[in-house]
Amino acid sequence: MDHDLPDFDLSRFLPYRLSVAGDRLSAGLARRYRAEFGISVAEWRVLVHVTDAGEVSIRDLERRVNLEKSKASRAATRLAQAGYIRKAPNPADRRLLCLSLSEKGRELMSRLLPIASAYQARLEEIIGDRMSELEAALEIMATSELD
Amino acid sequence: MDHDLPDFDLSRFLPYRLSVAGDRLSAGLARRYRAEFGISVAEWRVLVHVTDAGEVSIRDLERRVNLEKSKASRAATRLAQAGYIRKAPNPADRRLLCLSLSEKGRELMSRLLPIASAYQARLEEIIGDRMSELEAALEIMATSELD
DNA sequence: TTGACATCGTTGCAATCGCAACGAAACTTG
DNA sequence: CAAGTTTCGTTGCGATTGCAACGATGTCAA
Repeated sequence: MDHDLPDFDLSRFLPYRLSVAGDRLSAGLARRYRAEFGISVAEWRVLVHVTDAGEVSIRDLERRVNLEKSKASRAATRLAQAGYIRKAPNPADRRLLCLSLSEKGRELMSRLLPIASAYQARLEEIIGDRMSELEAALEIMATSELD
Repeated sequence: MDHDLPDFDLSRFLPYRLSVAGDRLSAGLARRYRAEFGISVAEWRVLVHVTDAGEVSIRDLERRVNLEKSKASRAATRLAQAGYIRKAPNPADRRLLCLSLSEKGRELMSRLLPIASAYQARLEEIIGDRMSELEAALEIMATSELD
């Protein structure tokens, strides 16, 4: 061989570590939500945002909960079909959708939210006093210019 | 409505935050690797592990770099087809593959690795002294029992 | 007002995904 | 050694993905 390659440790590479940890954190909850309620991660995000924002468009979902618009659209369609949300045109701007939580959706969320909160609490407990630094780092990574 | 739902802030929910930050961190590098070298994230992981482990099986990839085996298999097939790795049966156990870096692969890595290292350095710079706590938290999340 | 342009949500499509099933090879047990 | 079991990598398949294209609607300037 003509020359050695530089050392590189994948296990310390941040994009990799975040991906592994993120997949792992999502997997537990996702499995449970899927098994018990038939809800995917995308659908969960739609539900959460509709729950606390009230009336929501596809564009809102794209911007606020990081869902690519076709993904948001399909998740919303499934949720509407399952009766968890209502889907109406926004009368003030008929390009926009107006998604809102149905009564059935409210019932669902009253079961989903405590599970998520408990999961979060468990994570915070495990992470302990590193939490504030972790949050700061996540905030930076989610917002800094990277290129 | 018969009762209020508990408050829940998705923007503070760790599985969500990790997913957003992870996607974002991967996206920059992935775009560049794809555009300049035609390499996907899965292929990049295979290359890294083959580069520093030498001879590698699909099972190794699954366990060491978190690639589901069919994904690892297809990534390895593409890399072999492109001439970046060799793919031979392991003579000591013919169920196993023996993947190794080709000369062409070595050349590729001599260009890929510095880019990744620079990216990591940039991230460490941005994150500053929160880095050690971040690493500790990631380690915990990647290994703790969650259920 | 009209025509050019921008925005929004949906959908077609090819690529990718993950899971299960499978054949081949290697162990295990009797 | 034979039969049953486990491990490994591949592949078939239905589901999901992201992107681009599109129709519908809204905005803006001439």
